Amino acid sequence: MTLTGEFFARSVHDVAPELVGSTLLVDGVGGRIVEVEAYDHEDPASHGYGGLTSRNRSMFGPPGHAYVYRSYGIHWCLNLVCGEDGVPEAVLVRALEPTHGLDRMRERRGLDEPRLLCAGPGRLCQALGVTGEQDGLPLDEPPFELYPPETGAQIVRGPRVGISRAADLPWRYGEAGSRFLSRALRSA
DNA sequence: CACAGGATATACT
DNA sequence: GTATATCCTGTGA
Repeated sequence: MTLTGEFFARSVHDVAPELVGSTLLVDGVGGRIVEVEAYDHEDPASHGYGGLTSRNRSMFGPPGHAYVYRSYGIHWCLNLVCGEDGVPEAVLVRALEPTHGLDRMRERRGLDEPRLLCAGPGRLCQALGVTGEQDGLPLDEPPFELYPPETGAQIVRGPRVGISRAADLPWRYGEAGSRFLSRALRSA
């Protein structure tokens, strides 16, 4: 049983906290999502805020699809599109607890330390092999697999990372006490 | 801790 | 057309 379009066809603020603890695999490689951030259509920090462009096109598409963008000219970042078709809302996946395909992650990342394999949006994409090729693909079909949490995760929320606009909004969600977060997160 | 690296969008001239 | 800011990470001080 995988999460489908129905799950994502709701407000990003409802979907984001529910994704923490779910399992994301790309071509069989991945793990438990331990950290996400929400971006909605009224959010000045969101790529979709300024309207449709060739880069953010997927964000305006139907929910339940991937939006992959290049950050700082170097890294890829993976977002899961939410809300209704045509309204740019997405969850940025920031960190995973690696559970599947550790060897392939180590190969791609050139690192052994599990804690650093997927702690951060760019690292996570490198470890899972996510690039612009996956931009716009549906999340309920290969290479993606997405499973709901087996046990309820304890969620903490706090301010988002690496932005200057709307930096005070507590739209970052993480699993309490996880050592796989990109940065420590205390409840706010 | 500072900073390079360099795609993309936006705000200027 | 040119400048500046950005949803980041690795490296070297």
